[in-house]
Amino acid sequence: MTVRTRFAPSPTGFLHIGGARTALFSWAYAKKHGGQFILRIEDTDVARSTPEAVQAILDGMHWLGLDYDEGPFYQMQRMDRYKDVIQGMLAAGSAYYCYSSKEELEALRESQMQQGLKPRYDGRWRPEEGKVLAAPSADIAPVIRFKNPKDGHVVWNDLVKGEISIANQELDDLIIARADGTPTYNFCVVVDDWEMGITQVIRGDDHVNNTPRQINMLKALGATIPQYAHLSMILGDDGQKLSKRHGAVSVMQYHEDGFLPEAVLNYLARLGWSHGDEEIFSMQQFCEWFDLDHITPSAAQFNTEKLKWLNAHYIKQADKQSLASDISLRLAQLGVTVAAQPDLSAVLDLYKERANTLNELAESIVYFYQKPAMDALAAEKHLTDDIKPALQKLTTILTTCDWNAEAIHHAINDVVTEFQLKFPKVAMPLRVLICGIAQSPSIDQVMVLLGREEVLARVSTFK
RNA sequence: GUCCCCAUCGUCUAGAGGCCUAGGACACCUCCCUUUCACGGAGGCGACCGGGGUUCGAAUCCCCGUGGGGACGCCA
Repeated sequence: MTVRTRFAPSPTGFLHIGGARTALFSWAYAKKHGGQFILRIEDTDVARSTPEAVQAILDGMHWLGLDYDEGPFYQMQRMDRYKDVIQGMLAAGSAYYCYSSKEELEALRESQMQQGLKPRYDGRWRPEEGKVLAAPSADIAPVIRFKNPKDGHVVWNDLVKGEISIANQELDDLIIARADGTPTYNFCVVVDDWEMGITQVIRGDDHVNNTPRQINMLKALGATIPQYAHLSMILGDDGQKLSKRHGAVSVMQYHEDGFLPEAVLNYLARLGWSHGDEEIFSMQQFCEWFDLDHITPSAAQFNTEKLKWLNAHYIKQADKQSLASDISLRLAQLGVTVAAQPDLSAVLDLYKERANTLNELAESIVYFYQKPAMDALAAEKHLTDDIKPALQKLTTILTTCDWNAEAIHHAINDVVTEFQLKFPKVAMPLRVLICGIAQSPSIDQVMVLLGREEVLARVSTFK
């Protein structure tokens, strides 16, 4: 049987880091087994679903390169099918109308909680042999409930967590269609997973409790039951749960913050999954290695520092052309126009080993395209009067010497020797005058790229 | 409250009874490289939640406890 997995987000917000990992694992599992990966948008909550959120999810998937073989399918477009299935269940007696009002249910829940019980529907409208149901009140539009088995256990072998067993006694008759007739999540999932031929449901840990109900419905429908793999949640950097209010950022935020999709993907792959000691690997490699056996059942804390480390790695490996075009965009956002000289690619060659993010990289090379602001501390430390004669002499040599790293290095060396100084004594003031700060790559290389004219202009500001 | 799940360095993890004196990675510290800062290289610090079993032997299996998390919607 071909493997078919799906990612089924609800479009009520952007694609966040947890969703991205779920998508990645489902995607990789399908790839590994030569199967299909399906994208399904679960938009049955009309009140909260938005087209913007749909787009945000699509954008996030696209940025990460998580392509799907089928879809996106929209559940709202499958309403007729769901309603057909519900009619069939009503006819077969595995579903029934319930005329309890919301208020009535709310009161029930509260009294159960007070008694220390698990709040659940008491089955007052559930048809039973020999049971006489009350007359439905005309002013209440009924919901439809699934008639869950009362006895026995639902047991499945979770591909991540192992065997999980839940007593049917713990389960109540869940609503599968609202009063307005629209089907609810747990029901649509069942129909879709069934009809789309999903073989492995890989999803968040928060769905564990839905699984036995879904299995019961699948059984009632005579459907094949897929395998389930429940992924534990991802905690924020501070160990707290990710939520809309707290740290649950969009994957696109990582794009804006200067992370490469390769880094985010690689990081996510290692969050909860491992392949021995492997830390850095391509998605192609990941798809070959990926398996459900090596997923940790416990929650994982997100660690931005490690993501940065991976990002730095992928920046070093980045394709020259695409790195240059990305960085020039980011420079533009900083209000910096990239001139033809110094050549951006050459500048990046000098700098790409030094940055953790693309934003850092862009910021660090601004001084090649506009005069830097002078760091006061660096200036105070290095731009001392006693160094002026040496710099004066250096300026003279630089005006006429060859313009390459070697020649410039010699020029500095000559001055160092002549004035009986240490190399940094000359290089540091030079660096501060040219870069505005006391840190830069090899100063002679920086000077080569910046050009003689601009170097002399900047050095001459110190007299 | 009830049900379900989880538990190895600060963090991500390796570990399927002897290979564990518990390995790797990020972070941190030291040193080397050096023209500053990075990069890179070499070291270092640092963990099996507690208690009982089972076994010749347990990080690994079982039970209890503790701690954490999830679910309990006419949300998904």
